[in-house]
Amino acid sequence: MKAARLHGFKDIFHPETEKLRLVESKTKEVFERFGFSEIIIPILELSGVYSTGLGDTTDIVQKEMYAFETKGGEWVSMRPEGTAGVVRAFIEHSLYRKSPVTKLYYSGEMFRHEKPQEGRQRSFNQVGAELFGSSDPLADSEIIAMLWLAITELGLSDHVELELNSIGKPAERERYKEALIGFLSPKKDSLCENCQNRLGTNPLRILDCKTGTCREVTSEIPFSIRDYLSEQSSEHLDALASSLEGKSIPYRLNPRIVRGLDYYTDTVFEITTDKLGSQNAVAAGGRYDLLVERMGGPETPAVGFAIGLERILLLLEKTGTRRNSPGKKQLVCIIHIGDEAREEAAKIADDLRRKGIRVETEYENKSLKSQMRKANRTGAAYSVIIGEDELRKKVFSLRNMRTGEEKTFPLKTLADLRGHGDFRKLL
RNA sequence: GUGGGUGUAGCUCAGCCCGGUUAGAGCACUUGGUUGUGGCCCAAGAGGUCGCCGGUUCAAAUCCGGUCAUCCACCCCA
Repeated sequence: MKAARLHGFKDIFHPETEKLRLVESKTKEVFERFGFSEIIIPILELSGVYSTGLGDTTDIVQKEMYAFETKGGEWVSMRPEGTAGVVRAFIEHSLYRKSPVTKLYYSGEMFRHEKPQEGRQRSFNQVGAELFGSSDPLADSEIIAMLWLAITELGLSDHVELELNSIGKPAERERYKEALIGFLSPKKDSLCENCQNRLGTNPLRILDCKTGTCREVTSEIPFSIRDYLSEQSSEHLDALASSLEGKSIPYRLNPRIVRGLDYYTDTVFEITTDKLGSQNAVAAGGRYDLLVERMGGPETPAVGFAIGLERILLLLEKTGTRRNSPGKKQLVCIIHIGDEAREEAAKIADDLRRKGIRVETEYENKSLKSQMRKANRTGAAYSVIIGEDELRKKVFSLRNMRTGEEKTFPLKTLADLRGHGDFRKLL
């Protein structure tokens, strides 16, 4: 067997791991400020959770799920997104009985069997939030404000755009779809091949097409979704928009925004960027007032979103946005010469680590020169040098790697140290 | 599922068009440059089934076919 990972999956190493965790913890910290608390849900669910949740005609369910039959004969799927699982948990644990509003966030790996390309892997990380129990536009507004704050604190607000739309309720959407079909069918020949198919399957998607001729055709459509929204949906959107204005959150109404999942109603939004090629959404979400009921719970309005962590990372990279990471603790290298000193170094290293100091030491007998090189390379702030001479006199040499200054102290000085800061006092 | 690009050292790549001695560079790694002192410099060393299989040829990293992998784009989505 050859050691090889699955196509579309990635191993992530330092320092990317740190960057990923940093973005993750930053967003979580923002969510906490809004009163959200974390939920951890399984990566594996019964396939039905996703097929009824997301809609079994969606691309994700139809061709992108990692689904298989267990030994117990159940059909299960690895989660392709987070919302359906959170809703399942919300219903299963009757969270709607515990308080009128429930605010949850989650993070973790999602799996979709798509063809990989830039900004799109088969496994990727999302951080998402869901708010259950309010249909008020202020709930939408708060969810968006939370997302926008997270984006802002990541330093990305100048590089992205918040796009907003309403896709109304299913009945309104149906009428709009029919109108679209009615308008586009006569012009079918000027649409690209894909869009000709979409006329039958998902006409809303045609609005999203990037093909030049399709754009021309769709730009002539004399009506938009807004003309088909009920008064209620329309007012909801207006109220949301004015609330965002009140919070000085910049948004752009884009009547062409469409979502790939069936569960959305009314509000939909995306955080988009022009810097990631065609994978232009770094976060997206919307309202899904019908989903809880559809999955067997009581009628419960809800709104939420998910952020694609890898795309955020790509965007941070491309825009050169530096996040000040907490940084690692300063490193101390313990350098030894001779077997006795080597044993002593191991003991000292252990002792210092118990005090919270970050320590490296060589396992084998290597030359002083090579150990110094390694200390330099790994960015050590200090080197503790213990050779035969030092051991005999029960002392050690401490070298400040930045200044090159070096002094000798009794060995017991190390035992008395209380933390890394104490090194600075010595040298 | 459809189209295009690329597979040579741990990493980034040169060599391929115009087949021909032991397949190269930079970075990284190891060891040295008088006995125990890093960064710079210098030297030496280690490291490669040239993705894989087949064909053409006296001879293939190089030409041809297939295959696999990977990247990009479409599609879809975060």
